[in-house]
Amino acid sequence: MTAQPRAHLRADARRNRAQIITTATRAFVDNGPDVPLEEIARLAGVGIGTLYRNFPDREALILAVVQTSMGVMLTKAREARAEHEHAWDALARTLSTSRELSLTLRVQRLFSPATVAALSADPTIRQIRNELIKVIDDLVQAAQREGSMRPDVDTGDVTHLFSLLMLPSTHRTPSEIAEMSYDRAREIIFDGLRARPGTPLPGRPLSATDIYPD
Amino acid sequence: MTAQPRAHLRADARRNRAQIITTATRAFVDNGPDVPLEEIARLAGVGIGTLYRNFPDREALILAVVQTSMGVMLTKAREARAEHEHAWDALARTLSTSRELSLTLRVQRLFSPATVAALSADPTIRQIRNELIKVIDDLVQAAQREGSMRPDVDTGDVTHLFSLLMLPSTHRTPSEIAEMSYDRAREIIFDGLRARPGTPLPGRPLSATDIYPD
Amino acid sequence: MTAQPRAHLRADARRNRAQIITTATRAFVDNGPDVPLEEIARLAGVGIGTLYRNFPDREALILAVVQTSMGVMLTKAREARAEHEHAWDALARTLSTSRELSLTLRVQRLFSPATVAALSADPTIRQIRNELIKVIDDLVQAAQREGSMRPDVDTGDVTHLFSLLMLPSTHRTPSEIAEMSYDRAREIIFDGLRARPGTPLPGRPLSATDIYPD
Amino acid sequence: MTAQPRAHLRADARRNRAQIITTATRAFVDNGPDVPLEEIARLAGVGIGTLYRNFPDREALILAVVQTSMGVMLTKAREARAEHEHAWDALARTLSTSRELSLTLRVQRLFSPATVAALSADPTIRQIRNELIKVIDDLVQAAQREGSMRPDVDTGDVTHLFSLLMLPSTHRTPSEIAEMSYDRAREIIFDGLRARPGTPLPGRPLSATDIYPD
DNA sequence: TATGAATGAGCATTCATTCAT
DNA sequence: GATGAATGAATGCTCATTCAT
Repeated sequence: MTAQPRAHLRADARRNRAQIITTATRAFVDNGPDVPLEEIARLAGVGIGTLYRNFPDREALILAVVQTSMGVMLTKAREARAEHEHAWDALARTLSTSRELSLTLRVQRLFSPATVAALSADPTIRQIRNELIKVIDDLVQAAQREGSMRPDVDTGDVTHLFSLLMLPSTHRTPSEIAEMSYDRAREIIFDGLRARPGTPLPGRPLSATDIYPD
Repeated sequence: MTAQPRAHLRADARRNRAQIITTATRAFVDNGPDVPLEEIARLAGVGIGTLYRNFPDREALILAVVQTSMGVMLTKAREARAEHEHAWDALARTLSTSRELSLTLRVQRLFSPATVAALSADPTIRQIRNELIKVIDDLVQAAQREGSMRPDVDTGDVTHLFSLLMLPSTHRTPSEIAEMSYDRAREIIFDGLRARPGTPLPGRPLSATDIYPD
Repeated sequence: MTAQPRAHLRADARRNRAQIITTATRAFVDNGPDVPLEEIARLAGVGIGTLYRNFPDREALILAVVQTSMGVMLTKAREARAEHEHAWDALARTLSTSRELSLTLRVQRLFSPATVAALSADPTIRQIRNELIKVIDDLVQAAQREGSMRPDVDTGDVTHLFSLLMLPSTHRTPSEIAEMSYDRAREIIFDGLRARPGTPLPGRPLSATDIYPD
Repeated sequence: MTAQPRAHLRADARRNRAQIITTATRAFVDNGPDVPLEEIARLAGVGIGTLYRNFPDREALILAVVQTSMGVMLTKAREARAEHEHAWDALARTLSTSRELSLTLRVQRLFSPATVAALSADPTIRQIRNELIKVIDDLVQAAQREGSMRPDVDTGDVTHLFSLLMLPSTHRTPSEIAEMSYDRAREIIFDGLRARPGTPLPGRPLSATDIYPD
């Protein structure tokens, strides 16, 4: 589910490409969206020219990173749906992510509105996003039919909450604490989504189209 | 509660200073953390020289912006505590913020890890943060005594969730929707924090010191 | 007739601007169209930032250089027309140029087709060029009425020949020789333009519009 | 008359080499002296590595292009001398060139002073140039003996004028017009060189050695 | 004190050249 | 020999910061 690696690439070149994406993902999360590309190249162990041969400019690299990251998320969601009998469990599983994976997911919160707008125009991104929304939409509806999710929310509410969870943790807390606080926040939020007598929510259920009007 | 405005400043100079901070706050939120200082100066209607006279470098300006923003938050929390009989309501009120205010709060999520680390070293920031934590700590304990908040969380869990809510909304959704999704997410999260039979949380209650080990 | 120096500029800034244009002109002629802008800045005795403050990119600098150069040429042609009774003499005088001036004129032959196309879109350039063509057109017609210029040519032929003369001399000949060969070539070409029994020319007289179809 | 094609080269390799030179000539004329070598390789249908195997660096390629171009010119001049009874006609014929040929000739006007200086140091270039000068020198002297060329010019004047004619046409005029203006300019210049009462020229006749002092 | 011009360090990007396949 | 991937030096350009007016 990676970003369209041009089909016939020499083996070493393909390795380089993957290596650059991995390194860039970590670098963006660690140092913010403005890491010098030269630093990414250096961390990836390639020359700056190699980075540019694979990604003609900074935006192309960001695009590949985000495509990969969203692809991973989509895969994760589909696996979760396939492996769990109850939709509720599948949703929870989609976000119960390893540290490794969370790195990939958090990348999506890093970029400026302008960059995000540019990314949203990319056909691959749009397609992955739409498929992801479809999966989550399925799960949300199923969970509500199962009676496990409160009926006064819709997919837009759920994706919004999911996207909040993907926040990079700002404070340099030790990683054990960071992971624990992520896990606990996720469970608290899921408790908030659970079907049971609760506060009526303001406004109206937000659909996926409310949040991503395209 | 602004950032240490040097005591005796000519009225117009003080106005300049405040104007720059306000403009910078909006510029950071709108255009990301890398807005050129010259653009901020231009938007504030002053020369770049004037900006630099007030804030010796970029970090100083960011510092002032964040100090102001956190100061507003602290004031808000104290007001909420003073005006509400029940701690639970005070907590909810602290986050039920006007659009205007949310601008101020979201600024805190904008900067790179390195910048945030630098900010965390500033004594004024630390003091405001500690006082804010103290207020929230009070409210959390009171709410738990009142029986409205689940007993298996601690202040660190709560501040973490609060900080998630301060996310700038990434998707260029119409502001009415953005506001609604913020309000709904906040309520869902509060429902998750409510005291009632729910899922046991993983790990252990996180205290403020777990999250901000200082 | 320089390139629109923004009206109110501090005296030193205006000096800088002029100095950069002069230096750039010489640098383009001496080192070709790709001189590093940093070298121009260095030769002009300013920082690279100053150059960029005055000319936002390389194209803007080239534009100013060419505008200035064409403005000088236009001024020269008008002076020649005003000071000479016979149109023929005015035409000759327009091209009998000091070394200093020839530097300015030769700049026009330096740039790539793409750059020239971009320059041709500039309103100031177009206006200067049109006025220059008008002056030469006047002189050509007057010279033909006077009987000094052969009747089977038109303004386009003349401007084409003029533009040939503006060629930078390729071979590093001593400047005395270079100047002499320029003067002699000019006179030979003018002899070819003189009205007297000569070879019939192929094709048809070329008007200014043939050469600059806009 | 190509540039020293190493004697024993496999047929396909020789074809490659010729193909690259042809392509490079057109690319230089069309896109200016800075066309990336990779683009030339692409246009020639070979890999960049093959280009480099044939021409160890950019200068070597330019050298080969110019050698070829000057060789063509020399051949042309010799043919003209052989085929015309009158020297005057031979000179005229040397420059009455097909569009195809003019491409080859114009290449000589493209490169920066520094590059030209480097080219001038190449023994093959020098030899071709000297032979070319010798042919033109012969023709000029013969034409003057024949009484068709004015006696107050020398070979240096003539080569200078010839070199002016080799200008790439800057303005994107339709090729029919460009060709016509070239032909007409050539005839006007030849009229200026014709022996008949005319203006006395400034300075003194310029010999080939004046212009190419070597 | 306010202004905005000057400076130059830093990063993005391109492309000549080398070298593994 | 041919190919095209990798390298890194060179250059364009931006912007934080300083300083003359």
